[in-house]
Amino acid sequence: MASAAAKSSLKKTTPAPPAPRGASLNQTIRNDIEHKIMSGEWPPGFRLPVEHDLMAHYGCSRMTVNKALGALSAQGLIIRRRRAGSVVAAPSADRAVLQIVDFAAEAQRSGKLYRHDMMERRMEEIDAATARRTGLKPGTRVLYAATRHVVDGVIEAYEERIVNLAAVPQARRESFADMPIGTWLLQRVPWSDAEHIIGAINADARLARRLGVERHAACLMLERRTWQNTVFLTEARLYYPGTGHRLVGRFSPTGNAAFGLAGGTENGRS
Amino acid sequence: MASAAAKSSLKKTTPAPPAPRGASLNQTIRNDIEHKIMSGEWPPGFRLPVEHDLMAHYGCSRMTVNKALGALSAQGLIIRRRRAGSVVAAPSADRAVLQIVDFAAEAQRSGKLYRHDMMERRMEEIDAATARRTGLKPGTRVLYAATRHVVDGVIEAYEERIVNLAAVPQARRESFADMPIGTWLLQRVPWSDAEHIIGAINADARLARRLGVERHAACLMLERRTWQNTVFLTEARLYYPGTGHRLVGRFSPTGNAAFGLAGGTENGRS
DNA sequence: TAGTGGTCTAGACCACCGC
DNA sequence: CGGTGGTCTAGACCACTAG
Repeated sequence: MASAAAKSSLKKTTPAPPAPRGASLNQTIRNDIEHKIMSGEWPPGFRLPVEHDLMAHYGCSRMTVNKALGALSAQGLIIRRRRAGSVVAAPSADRAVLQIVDFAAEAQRSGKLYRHDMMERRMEEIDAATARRTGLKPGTRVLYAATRHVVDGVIEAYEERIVNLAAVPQARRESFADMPIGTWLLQRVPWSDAEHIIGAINADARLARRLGVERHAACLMLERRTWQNTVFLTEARLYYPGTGHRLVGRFSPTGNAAFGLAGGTENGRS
Repeated sequence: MASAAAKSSLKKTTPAPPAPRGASLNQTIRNDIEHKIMSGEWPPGFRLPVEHDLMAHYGCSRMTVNKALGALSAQGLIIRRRRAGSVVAAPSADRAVLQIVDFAAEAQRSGKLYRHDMMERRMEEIDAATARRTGLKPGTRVLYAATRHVVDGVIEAYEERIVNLAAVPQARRESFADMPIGTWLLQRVPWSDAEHIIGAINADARLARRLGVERHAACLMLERRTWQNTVFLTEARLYYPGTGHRLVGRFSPTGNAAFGLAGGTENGRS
């Protein structure tokens, strides 16, 4: 009998997840199941008890069970299909989730001193290569800015950015003395699509000078383009010294993540 | 009157989001609100109509509205608080989401030929530096493997990996001839925590030889450590040629993401 | 203190699809 | 066919907190 098998799988064969403590019932159900999956007790492909059995086990209504399973499904931890039931999903292909550091906010949080140097700022017409990357017509007028992000006297990154003035006309009048362009844009302009490219390049003479590294030193490059539907908004190219400072992300398969900026030359686990 | 103001904000002042077509009611509500937020019509800080008004507007029960708003809240698009109501969230700090490419799967999908060369494979005891990174005791026995990922004859990445044999004893008997270690582990071992570090380094002689690049060429380095609760499982260091191939991610603020591996030397938007 | 979201109930009808 | 999830209802009580 299916329900007997399902119920038996609900018995606590593992030490028992720590008491939920004030959590709602649907959260408790979620945690229980999450624990069973992450511990390997319910491996990928394992068929979960049906909603009716979970109702009986937790003594609640179907909506409550449904909410818990729906959340797990949204997380990608389980896959639900009519008639086929709910099964534990195969581990997703790994993703690296990386915080793009807002230097100003990060510095403020850790009590450090942030400043940004705007090294160039001008209106210009884009060239063919930029037009290809952004989808704009060659010759479109954009704001070009080159900025250096400095925290406690250390150059953390060098940024080159273009902003589509047709989409963000108010950028023309801004001096960006108080706030880096990225922060300013984030606060004002909603976006719907973004594209990231991460690469490594050897610093040429100009980049080496502006980033304060030796020529040919390996630098991390993060390129981000942002659109509002089909309208191109902005492109940022961030260059980081390859050594000493790195992008870091900590996370779990459930989607929870914590971030930080690795400083120094060691990669200690905090 | 609050409800009048709320209702007026529900009037379609923008072209109207395309007909949902077959979507459930709570999905329709979600889409409508998502559209209003992403278009900028409801800017960050904007207070949404209360659930009761949305009920009236859509002619449905409160649970239906609640489900839609709950999902938006889970996405991080809105913030809900008792008494204070629901407000549009401030744009999150930018995150780069990057697919860690499973070369075998990627190659198969695009009809290319994948192979991996295991260049080294041995049991060894970890040194002090590795012990620090992983949290293992110095001298712990691990599996060490160096692998090259080759797609259509092109070296895509070079991988150095250690696997904690105490946590994954069956790795000792595996030859990994059929399947790269990473894929093998992903299919067998559940994990609860991971840490990523991305950096750039100049290739030393050995890396240059194995990755098929010139000495001092800038290489992208992706380091991933994985734990099952507090038990260290594995560390992988992936090295990519800095030029020609880059990690790419496309995504939207709602969390939807699409990924690919950028090939060639151009960064065209597909 | 009253408005708001958080959660839950005990049903219901339906669409899907494996058997 | 019948088991399963998908969705929805019309209520209810409670917890929190802004005014």
